[in-house]
Formats: sequence, structure tokens, C-alpha cells
Amino acid sequence: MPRYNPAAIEPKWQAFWDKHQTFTTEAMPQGEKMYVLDMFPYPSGDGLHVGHPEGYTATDIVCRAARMQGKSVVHPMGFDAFGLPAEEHAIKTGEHPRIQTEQNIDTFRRQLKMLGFSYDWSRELATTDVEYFRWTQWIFLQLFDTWFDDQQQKGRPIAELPIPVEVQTAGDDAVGEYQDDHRLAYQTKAPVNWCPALGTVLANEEVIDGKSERGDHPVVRMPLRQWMLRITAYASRLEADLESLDWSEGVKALQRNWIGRSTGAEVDFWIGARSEELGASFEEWKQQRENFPRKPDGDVLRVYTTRPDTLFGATYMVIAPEHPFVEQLTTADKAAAVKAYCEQAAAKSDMDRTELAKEKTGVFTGSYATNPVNGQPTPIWVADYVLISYGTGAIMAVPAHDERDFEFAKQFQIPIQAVVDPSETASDRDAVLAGEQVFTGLGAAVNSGEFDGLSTSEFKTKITEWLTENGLGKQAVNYKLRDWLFSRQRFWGEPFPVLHELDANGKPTGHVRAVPEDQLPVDLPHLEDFKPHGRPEPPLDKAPDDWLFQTIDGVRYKRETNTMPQWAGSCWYYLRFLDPKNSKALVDPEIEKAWMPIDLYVGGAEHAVLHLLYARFWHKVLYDRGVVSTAEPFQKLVNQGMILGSNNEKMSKSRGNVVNPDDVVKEYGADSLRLYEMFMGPLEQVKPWSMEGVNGVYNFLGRVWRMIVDDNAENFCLNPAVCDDEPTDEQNRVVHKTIKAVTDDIAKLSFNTAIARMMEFTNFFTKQDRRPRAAMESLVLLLSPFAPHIAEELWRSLGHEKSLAYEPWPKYDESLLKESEVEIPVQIKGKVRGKIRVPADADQATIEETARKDEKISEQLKLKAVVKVVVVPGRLVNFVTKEKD
RNA sequence: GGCCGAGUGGCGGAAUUGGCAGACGCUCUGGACUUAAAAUCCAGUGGGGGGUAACCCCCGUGCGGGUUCGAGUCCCGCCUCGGCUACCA
Repeated sequence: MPRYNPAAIEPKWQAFWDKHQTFTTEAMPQGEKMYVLDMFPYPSGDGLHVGHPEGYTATDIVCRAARMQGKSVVHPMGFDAFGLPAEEHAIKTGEHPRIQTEQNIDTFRRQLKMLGFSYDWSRELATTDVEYFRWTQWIFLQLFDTWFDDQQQKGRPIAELPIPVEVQTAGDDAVGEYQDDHRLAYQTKAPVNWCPALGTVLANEEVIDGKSERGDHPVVRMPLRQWMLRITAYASRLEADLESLDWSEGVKALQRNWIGRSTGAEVDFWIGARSEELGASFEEWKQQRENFPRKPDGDVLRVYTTRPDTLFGATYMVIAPEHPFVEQLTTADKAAAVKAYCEQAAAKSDMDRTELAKEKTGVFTGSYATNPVNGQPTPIWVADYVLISYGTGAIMAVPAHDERDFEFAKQFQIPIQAVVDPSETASDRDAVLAGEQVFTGLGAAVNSGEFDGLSTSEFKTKITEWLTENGLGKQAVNYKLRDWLFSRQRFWGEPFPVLHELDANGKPTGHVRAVPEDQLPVDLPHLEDFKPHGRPEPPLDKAPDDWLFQTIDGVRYKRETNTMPQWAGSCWYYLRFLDPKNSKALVDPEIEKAWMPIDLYVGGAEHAVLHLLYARFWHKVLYDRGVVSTAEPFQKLVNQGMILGSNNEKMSKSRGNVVNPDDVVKEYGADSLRLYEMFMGPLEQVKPWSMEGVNGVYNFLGRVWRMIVDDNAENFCLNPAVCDDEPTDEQNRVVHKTIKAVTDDIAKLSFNTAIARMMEFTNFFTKQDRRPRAAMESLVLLLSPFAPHIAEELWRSLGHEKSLAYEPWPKYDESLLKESEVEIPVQIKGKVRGKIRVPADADQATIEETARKDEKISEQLKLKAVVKVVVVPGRLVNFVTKEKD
């Protein structure tokens, strides 16, 4: 009867684990703790993709091995279930998105269980659970209640925000406004990416080349009231703390890049004269300047530059079309042109800006500023290649040493003044100095007055000091990171726990109040239909009045009708897994302290920037507010590589190369799928699918089965070769070598090589007529994290009643690994010319002597003079020779 | 354009501090078993050359240099592919 039959074995053991609650973890760790987390999936209608089980199998192996090594392991799974597809389905069918979402979750759960992952299912959650998003809303209230203290670099309760006297005297409204201006969650009317086809605004990250990431619809910019999260306040800590994390340098680099820290200087250019004629007033202004003001006055244009050393080469300036000074700097004769240009820029979608990026555009305002270092009048232009959202929204342009400025200067025939001399050996030096070619590298200062001759870095320091002394500038740091646009005009998301005060006419007064904590959660209202109305107002505006309006203490309020983006739920799910049923807190502090941080977090590289940055940001706020005990949530992070189709292309329906895990399990079983995905190659690498490969590991499992079980027998019995002998020395060496290799490889997440070692074990013992039971048991235990179903079945066959899930992990004995004799290569001039056998612990002299005595070697050495001998004990011998004269 | 990653047989991949390149698997070929097939088992499988044979020699880790007794691994200069990002001053 008993051929290897996964279809019979696997459901049986899955039911067993379920029934015995094998993988349910205690609330508190019992010994050494280990928190291993997978990036939870979005339960799409297509069901599980073969990419999902890749990371999930990796973490499952780590968890199963860790349990056997006596660790207390928490390994949960849940669903990131808010999002557009369910809502789009609802729009099409009129069915509530919750129905579709729950069906999809059921499918995902069934498929995950089918693969035998050792999750603690009692901790399962979905971000769409009302009891879950109650706490998402609670965290939003913390963000709303927090301001960032720059001095302490820490988020603090808004009640502790120092209120300036002038604000205090202006009354309660002014104080409230001042507080609102400092909250980590704040509102702003900002140009946003409005996508008419989806009927929603999108975050910058969701717009690719001016089109929506989802659906590829055109996106236009328009101003709208939005909730923003002040992630920029944490930019410095988000960058600095990367250092402490056990992440790949690549992902750290991605995050650093996104945060985009740069250092340079802010410099004030005087605009008191406006014209090319300065008179004496510039010198006067310069004389009376003492300190560099925190906020620029109206008589200067402040710029940010990373190259203050090129100040002498600034031949013009540019302000962004949205810059507040545009109007006042525009002279009467240029007014029409400037107005037209700015209007055009405002109407441009991001797509237009991108497409026109090759060609610079801009207009002259007619005004001049004065270069603080040399008093040169410098024309001020308006151009959209300068962004209002970065730095000060204005730049000094140095065409000789900046590619964009060079391009612009060429186009508008603006003078180009070289101030950095590339090294004398540079081939294009003359062209650079003549202003015919741009040079952005480092060099020596020229045409820079008293600073001539200084190197770029020295000059930077010196000029920044000079600017500071004279109150004309100061060192400054900037980040590319922008505040996080946090609201969406969708139905299927978390409602904001926020009320807008209304006046007697039902118009918003601008006052906002938080929904009290004890009134959470704010559930979604019942809607008759889910269609967006194509206006930027959110679908929740159609909610019934009893949801939409509230009266508290005689004041009428309207609920916030935006919802949170999908990122919200995934920003903190790892905390809820630790204490999923807690109705008093998002997580019990003792439990949080015991399990955090996450020891291993595995997921796709597509989340290397946004999800991980957002989650780290929330975590830091919760840390500052005393909710969590660690500064960082994810101590170790690993990104699995994408699995491609067998044609080496990304799997997609349109390419027809999608592999469905259900089909693979039906044909080969879950153990083969798991084993294959781990055997394909290194976890982090991109690799193509191969069905022959699946068949290969399936054959391996069959060989393991037959090594232990007699599959010719009518009824179940062990293979007659399995015996109670003591293992021979050679057998012991194989067993212990395998234990060591597999144990080490699991620790390194090098699963493909661990499997190869177990194949070698099996190839060896299959050839042995007597197979000691102890050896067979060791292999079954080693194999169990990878292929748990067959392992449980074999374990039982070997006479054990209990599951092997908590059986102690096999130990290896170093002394049994050693061979008494080793074979080492003998090289002559680096080429292998023979092999010798020597005792494993032979010293250099013995090895050299043995090598010289070797027949073949001595033959060859006779003809040559030995110049040098290199002996690496246990490794090789190399005779360096030259021809005899 | 910028940043990151990767180039090793027909394919996926393996190779402590630099130390026998190609572990393990797939594919393919031959053989055993079988009436036959499937399944299984055994052997071979980087390229070229020499030998009846046991064996022996040469070349070989994207390309070109370098360091070293010795380089897939380290250094310099390129090429190709993949991912992310893109006017951030």
C-alpha cells in the first residue's frame, strides 16, 4: 500500500495540528522569545500567488526549527483587507465590499492552511475588522494629539506645546489654530493628484508618469482640503536609526534615498533695489545685517544650496511659479508674461511636467537681486524646474556647475561664469573655464575673490562661516521626504475619528474636534450605493444624516468624510498580533515589552520604501508617547526575490505564465511546493519557475519515503534496511555533518543549500543496506521544518505517538565530524598535479614530505627547481618552481 | 541621468579568511528491471585534444588590465541585463 501519497498525508496532519492547537502560542513568552512576521497579504480575488508561499515558507522553516530549539515563537497571519479592488467590485455589483472581502479572506485562509504553515491562527486579524480599526483610529488620535519638539527631537502631547505670548493674548481661537498648526496630523489645502476616472485623489507614490498606478488613468492637479501626517518631523530620526537595523544595505540605501537628506546653506539675496542700479543701499543693508533671521524678511530672497562654494558663479536666480514673491518681483512690463506662465504651470499635470522635462521653460520677472558675496545684480526668473515644495522654493543658479542651470542658461542666453577649476589633468578643463561646458565635480576655486585656490570642501566650510558671521546665511539641512498625504476619497477605508464644527448656517467654522476615545470605533455608515459621484468629495458625503451629523453640547458637527489610505492598517498590525483580543488597549504594555521588536520580518521588496517607512514613523510616534518600548519595530528584515514565470518574465495573466499554488499542491503536494520554492535558489534572489524542478524535489521526498518505508509491502511497514544498529563511523560522519550544515544554513536563511545537504544524506543512506533508526530519525527532524507533513508521517512510522513539532532539534557532535585522513591536492605552480592522503591533523612538514614522496609529483619535480613551497594544512600544497637551467 | 543588485555548463544554482570551479537538482544519453509502459535503480553529462587502456594535457566563472605561490572571490577600467527612482538645487 504505502507509496508516498501527499494527498492522503497532508490534510490529515493539517487537521491534527488544528485539533491539537499545536501552534497556538501563550500570551507571554516562556523562554527565549522569537517574533517572526510575514508581510500580511492583500486578499485579492485571484487567490494566493506562488510568490506568497516563498516568504511564508522561509519564515515557517525558521519558526518550526526555533520551536524545536526550545524558543517561544509567535508567528501570526492576518489580512490587509481595505483597498480599491473590493470597492471597485462593490461599485460594479452594488454588493457591500465587506462581502467580497470576506470571501477572499476565506480563500486565502484555506490556501494558507493547505500549505501547512505553523501560524497561530487564534491571532488572525483583518484590518477591516471593526475591533481592529478602532485602534487604527485611536493611533490617529495620538498623532492628532502630538506635536514634534525639535529641541528634544521627540513627539509630545499637544497640551505641552509652549504657546507664544502674542498668540495667547490673541485669544482661544488663535491658540487653537496655533496648536492645529503643530499637530502631527493636520489639515491643509494642497494641490493633490485628482484622478477623475477613479474619482479620488492619489498619493504621489500612486502616480506613475502622470497616470494612476492602478488603472493607468490620467491624473490632474487641483487644490483640496486634505489630512497630512508630519512625517518630515521624524526625517532625521528615520534616517539615523537605520544604522541600528539588521537590514540589507540595499534597502537601507533605498530608504536613505527616499528621505534624501542633504546639507548645504541657506543664503539671503537682497531684493531691496529690484533694479540693476544698486546705489549705496545694498552696502547699507549689508552693514546693518547682524543675525540671520529665522524667517526671511520681505527685502530678501532666501535660497537653499548644497554648493555655497559656487556663490560667485551665480549669474541668475529662479523662483518656483508658486513662490509668494512672484507678484511683487514682477515688473509692470513683464506682468502679462509671468502671469501667463504661472497659470500654465499650475494647470500642468505631473505628466505634462515630466514629458516636457527635456526642455526648460521660464520667464524673466524684470527684477534683480543682489549677490551677497560680490554685490552683483542677479536677474530673477520664474521657472517650473524649481519646486516650491523643496528647500525655500527659490535657487541661485550657477550654470557653470549645475546641469539644469547650464541647460537653462544656454536656452535663455544667460552668462555662464566658471568658479570651479577641475583638476589640471581634466581633458575638458578649458571648456569648463570658458563656460562652454558644465562641471559638477569638485575642484579648486577661481574667480571667487579672496577664496581663490581653496578646494571645494574647504571653500564650503569657509564661505558658510563667512555667511554666518555676516548674518547673510547659515548652514542648513534639507530632506526630499514630504509630509504624507493621508486622506482618500473612498468608501472602503477607515473613517477618521474627527468632527468638523458647523455654524448656524451649516457651514464649517474651521474648528475640528477629535471623537472622544470612549466613542471609538467610528464604523462605516450604511450606504445605498458605492458609486463615486465623480467629484472630489468623498462617497461618505452621501451617508445618512444620523451618521454624518452629531450634536454635542448644543453644537452641531459634521463627520470627516475622507477615509484613511490602505497604508494605515498595515502600519501597526504587528503590534495587534501580540494581543489581538485586548479591548482596553491596542496592546498590553507587558506583552508588547516581552515580544518586541520583531526578530525577523520577511516580505517583498516592493515595500522596501513606503510601507516600512510609514510603519517606522508610526512606531516612533507611539514610542515617544509611551505606547511601545522599542525605537524600531523591525530589527531584521529580509526581502524575498520575485518568482518569475518559466519564460523568465514577470508572472501575469496577460503573459499566461501564472502558476497557481492550488494546481501544484493537487499534483505534487504542499511539501513539494514548499521544498521547491526553497530549493530554487537564494531567498532574496529573483528566479524563474520550473515545473521540472518541482518534480525533482517531489522525487527527493519519494526517495526519503522509500529510504524509511517499505513501499513494496502490502501493509504498512518500515523498510527492512532500517535497523537498531549503532551507526558506523562513516554513517555518523554523514549524520553529524548534515545536522551541522542544515542547522547553520537555516540560521543563515540559506535554505537551498540546506536541502542539498539533506539530498546528499539521502543519496548516501539509500545505498546503505543497514540504516540505523537513529540516523533516520535525525533526518526526519531536520526535514520537518521544510516538509512538515511527510516528516510527521515518517516520525509516526518510526514509532512516535506525539507530533514532532516540539521534539528537540538534533545536535551534532564535533568530534564525530572529523575524518582521520584527508585528501588534499598538490599543485605545481598553481595547477593541480596530484592528490595525496594525509592525516587530518598533519603539520606542514609532514604534508610537504608526503607530497614530495608522491610518485607523480616527485617525477615532475625532478625536472624543476623548487623556489618556494606553500602548505595550507588540511587544504593544499603548492610547489612554486622554475625550469632548471 | 542617479542609486541598488546581478553576470559561473543546455537550465536553476554551489563554492570559510583568496586555496581541487561546477556541490545539489533539472534536462539529456546509455544501461538494468518489465511482454510493454509507468515507476524505480545504476552509470555518464563544461569545451577541446591525446591514448587500446588505467589515464594524461590544454582552455574555461561577462570583457580588458593588475595584485598574489594561487583570483569566481581582492583592486582599477569597461560591457550587458534587472530593479527602484527621476528637474530635490
